[in-house]
Amino acid sequence: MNIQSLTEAGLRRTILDTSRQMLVTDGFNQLSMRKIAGEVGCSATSIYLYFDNKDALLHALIDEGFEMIYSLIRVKVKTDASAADQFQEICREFINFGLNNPEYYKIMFLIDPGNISRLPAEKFRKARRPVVMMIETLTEGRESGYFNIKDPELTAHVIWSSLHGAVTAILTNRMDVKIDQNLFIDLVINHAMRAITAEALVTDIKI
Amino acid sequence: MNIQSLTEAGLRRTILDTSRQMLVTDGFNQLSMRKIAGEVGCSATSIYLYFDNKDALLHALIDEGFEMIYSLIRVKVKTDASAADQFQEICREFINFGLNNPEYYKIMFLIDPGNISRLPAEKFRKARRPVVMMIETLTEGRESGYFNIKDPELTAHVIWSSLHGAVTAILTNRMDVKIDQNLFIDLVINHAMRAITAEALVTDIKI
DNA sequence: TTAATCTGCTTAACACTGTTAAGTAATGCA
DNA sequence: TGCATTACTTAACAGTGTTAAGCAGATTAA
Repeated sequence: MNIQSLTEAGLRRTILDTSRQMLVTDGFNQLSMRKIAGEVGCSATSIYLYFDNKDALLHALIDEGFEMIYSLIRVKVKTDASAADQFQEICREFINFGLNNPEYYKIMFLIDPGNISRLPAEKFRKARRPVVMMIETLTEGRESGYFNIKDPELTAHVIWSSLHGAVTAILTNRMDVKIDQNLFIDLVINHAMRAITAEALVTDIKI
Repeated sequence: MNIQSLTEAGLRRTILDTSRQMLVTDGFNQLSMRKIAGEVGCSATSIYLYFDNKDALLHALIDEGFEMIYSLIRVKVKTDASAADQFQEICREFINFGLNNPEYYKIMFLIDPGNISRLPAEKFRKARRPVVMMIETLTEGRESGYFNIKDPELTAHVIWSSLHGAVTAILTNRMDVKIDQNLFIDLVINHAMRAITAEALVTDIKI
C-alpha cells in the first residue's frame, strides 16, 4: 500500500515540512529519520527516496535558514540609511535571528562539521550573502570616511565571528546568569562599532 | 579473566589516558565507548565501573582541558606587565589554545549542550577561572585609567565571546579561504583592544 | 486482454551507538 | 574449606543512519 493518497502535497514536501516543525519544536538532536517518518506516516526508508541522506535533508533545512536570515536582514537594512545604521542593523538582526530561531541557528552555524558534510557550493554561496552585505556596508562606510578600517572583507569576518560568538554563548547556555542578556548584546554591538569607527568620529556617534 | 595485570596503572587511569589520546588523534566524533574499550583492551561495560556514563568520561577530559588552558594563560600572563599587555596575552593564549587543541576545544566549548549534560558545579567553577582572570585584568586596567569600560565582568564576557567566535569560525572551517588566519587573529585582538581603550565615552552611547 | 515494466513505497537487515542486567573467575577472609 | 567481595565479562535492549530486496498498483506494449 502506498501513502501517496494521504499526502496530496507530495511526500518530499511533507517530509520537509514535518522535519522543519520537529526541528523547531523538539530540537535538532531529537531529529531522527525514524521519528520524522513516524510523524509523517511513512517508513524511514522513504525519506531516502527524496533525500540522499540525513545530511541532504538537513542541508535543505539549513538552506531555508539562510533564506530566512537573508530576507530578514535585507528587509531591516534600509539602503538609504547611513552605513553606521545599516551596520548596526545587520549586527542586531543576525543576533536576533539566532536568539529567535535557536534550532535553525544550531544547524546553520553550530553543528560540528565533523558530524555533517559540508554545504554544497551553491548553498554555501547563499550562506555567504549576509556577510557580503556587511562587507558592502563596511566598504561604503569606509569610503564616506566614517569607518576607519583597512580591509572591509577581513573586518567583516572579524565582526561576524564576534556576533557568532555572542549568539553561541547565549544559545549554548554558557553565559553567566548574572549577565543581563540585553546589556550583553548591546555591548557586543557597541564593541563592534567602537572597533571600526574612526577615532576622531567616535564621540559623534548618534544612533 | 581480568585484565588488571595488564594495567598496573589502574584501569580508570588507562581509560582516561586512552580516551585523551583518541580524542586528540581521531577526534571527538570518533570517540565511542566500544572503540575506547577496544583500544584499552577491556570490555565497553568496564568503563562504566569507573565513569557513570559517557558524559562523565567526557567531563573528565573537559576538566583536563580547562586545567590546561588555565595553566597556559597563567604562565603567559606576567603579573608585572601592564594591564593592556596582560589583556592581549590572555586573548592570544585563549585563541592559541583553541587552534592548538581543536578537539579539546570542541568538547569544552563547542558541543551542543543538548547532547551533553552540564558540567557539575565544581568543574564549572574551574572552567570560569580564565574569565575571572580577564575580569581582574580589565578591572586593573580600568583603575589605572587605561581601559575605558563600565562593567569589567560584562565586558569580559563580551570579549570572551568574540574570541570564542573567532576560534569557532576557524575550527569549524567556516572561514573564507581568502582570509589570512594570522591577520584575522591579529584583527580580532586589535578589535578587542580598540573596543576597551577607545577615547570616546562609550558609556554615553545609547543604542 | 494479457504480459511486462515502471513507480512508489515497504519490510528486513546491517553495522553502529550508549547503556543495563546478569553472570563469572579470582581474590581475601572466616 | 566455604563464603563474600572484587573486577571484570557476555548478552541484551533500544536507539541510530543506511542499504538491499521485495511488493502492490498503475501504466504501457503486444
